[in-house]
Amino acid sequence: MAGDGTIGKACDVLDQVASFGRPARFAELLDGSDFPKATLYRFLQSLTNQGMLHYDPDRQTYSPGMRLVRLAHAAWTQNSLAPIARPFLDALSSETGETVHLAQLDSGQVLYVDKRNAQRPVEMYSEAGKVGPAYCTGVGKAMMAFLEEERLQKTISQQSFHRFTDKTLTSEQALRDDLAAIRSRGYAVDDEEHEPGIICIACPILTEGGRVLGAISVTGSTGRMDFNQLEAWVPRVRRVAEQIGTEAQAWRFPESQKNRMQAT
Amino acid sequence: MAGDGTIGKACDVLDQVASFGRPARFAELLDGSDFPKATLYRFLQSLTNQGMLHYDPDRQTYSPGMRLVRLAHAAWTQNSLAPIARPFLDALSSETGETVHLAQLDSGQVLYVDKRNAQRPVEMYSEAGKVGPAYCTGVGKAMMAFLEEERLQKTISQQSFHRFTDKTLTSEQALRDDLAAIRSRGYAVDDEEHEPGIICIACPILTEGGRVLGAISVTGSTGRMDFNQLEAWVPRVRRVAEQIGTEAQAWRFPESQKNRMQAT
DNA sequence: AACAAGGTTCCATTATTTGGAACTACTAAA
DNA sequence: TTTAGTAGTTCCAAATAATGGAACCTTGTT
Repeated sequence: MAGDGTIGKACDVLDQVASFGRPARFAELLDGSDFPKATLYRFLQSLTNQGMLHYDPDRQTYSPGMRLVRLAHAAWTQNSLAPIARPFLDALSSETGETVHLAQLDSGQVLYVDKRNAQRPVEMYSEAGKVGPAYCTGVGKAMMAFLEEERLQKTISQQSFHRFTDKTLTSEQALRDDLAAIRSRGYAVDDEEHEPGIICIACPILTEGGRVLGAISVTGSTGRMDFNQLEAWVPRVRRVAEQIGTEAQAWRFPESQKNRMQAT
Repeated sequence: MAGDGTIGKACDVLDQVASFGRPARFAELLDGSDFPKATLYRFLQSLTNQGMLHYDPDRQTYSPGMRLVRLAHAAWTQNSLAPIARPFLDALSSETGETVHLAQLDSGQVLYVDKRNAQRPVEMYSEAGKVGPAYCTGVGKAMMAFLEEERLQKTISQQSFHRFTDKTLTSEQALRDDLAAIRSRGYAVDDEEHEPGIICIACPILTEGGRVLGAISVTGSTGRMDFNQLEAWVPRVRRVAEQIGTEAQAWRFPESQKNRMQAT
């Protein structure tokens, strides 16, 4: 897919292993890969050596390695909006009583970095890191609407436009029209475009300069509420998005607190 | 450090950026790196292109990228013991009322993959992914004690033997003696070796074949309890460790549930 | 305007990756 | 026990990508 020399290829292999959804054998990876046998083999070796992959000698399978978890922890704390947004999400969740999502854009997809589930206690890791489509989710469209044209172009080209429901927008034009509406309105709606019965409103999180950092959404179900009820939350959500954006901006160089570890 | 060609070097760069603890500028990374300017520059470019790093154009800083979070999610669900261990940790936590850790070994360090904090509600992502020393923690020693000699050798060579407290084991010999005791006893203890006032007991999680998968620990503080009280939990912890090991073994090839995403 | 520091690009040299093919290890059938 | 087949691993000359010194921008400072 991408072509950053060896690094790009290695990342492709990582993705392939990860997307398998379960530990995969060499042969399984081989067909599904464009690389020749020996090449793929050496990549798997190197990545395993590095801990980016894990090799189970009993079952002879490869799976994503724990080094990724360690690195992701750093990404999470340093780079995502999650640490900043956490208190805001807590507040928004308890005020609305609805499900709240915090997402960022990653390779044209929506990456959920945090979530508050109205019903159950927080179940973080199982949600953080999950991905979803951008063209048919509130958060996805909210972010796309405020991308500069070049990045938007690229992002749109990465959409599958798969029809999840009969309300899903399935053409670039339909999407672009909606994005224009979102821009003027300041928030996005998902009207059962991804899942029947699920509606949501979402606001982008922007820097002062207008760069897209992420988005937050409040989700409801058509069974319990209609759009009017949900849209009543828009001003609140927008304000929270702005606050998060401002704080993210301000949070320039916090104390260099190198990885301490208290636990035993 | 390691030398798997380009991949190894790229991973080193990733680690370097991650260990910075905050978004880092090019120059900062440059001195702290063995790579020449142009080389480091190209690595950062490629990794950024791939989403393994994130470049903030406003501040001109690099930080770990969100692609890592996505990959880590796969690692977490497919490879770690956490999904299997979750219910057991819940049970152990509520029974003991103490802090419970689940850890795995990663590059000679203890990687905490899950945690139950007695006091507060679960706060997952902020704990998962953190690392700690192996030679002076219960979980670390429990795992090391059951490694085969070759891996143990390598792991020991990766220990810093920094003296955290006056009870810290600071020599290979002292550690090896303790590991022998752990092997015969079946569980490890941390007697304020990492932090004053913090004690813990830990059991390894092994496959039937005796391969080390991870470890679990129950932690207490000298203020509230002594070792006798803590060691009363050993049989329970050991049984849980065995159960997790057995389930992990059995969990060969679960339904290939490719990344679905329900959320909106 | 001159300078400095941080960042980026160039390109001939050097070192690494590449991948077809040969080889080994295991498993199933004859 | 032999044979055939499949999965995994190693080899090495050719092809390709990484390297890094030096020149070159760009931005902010005296």
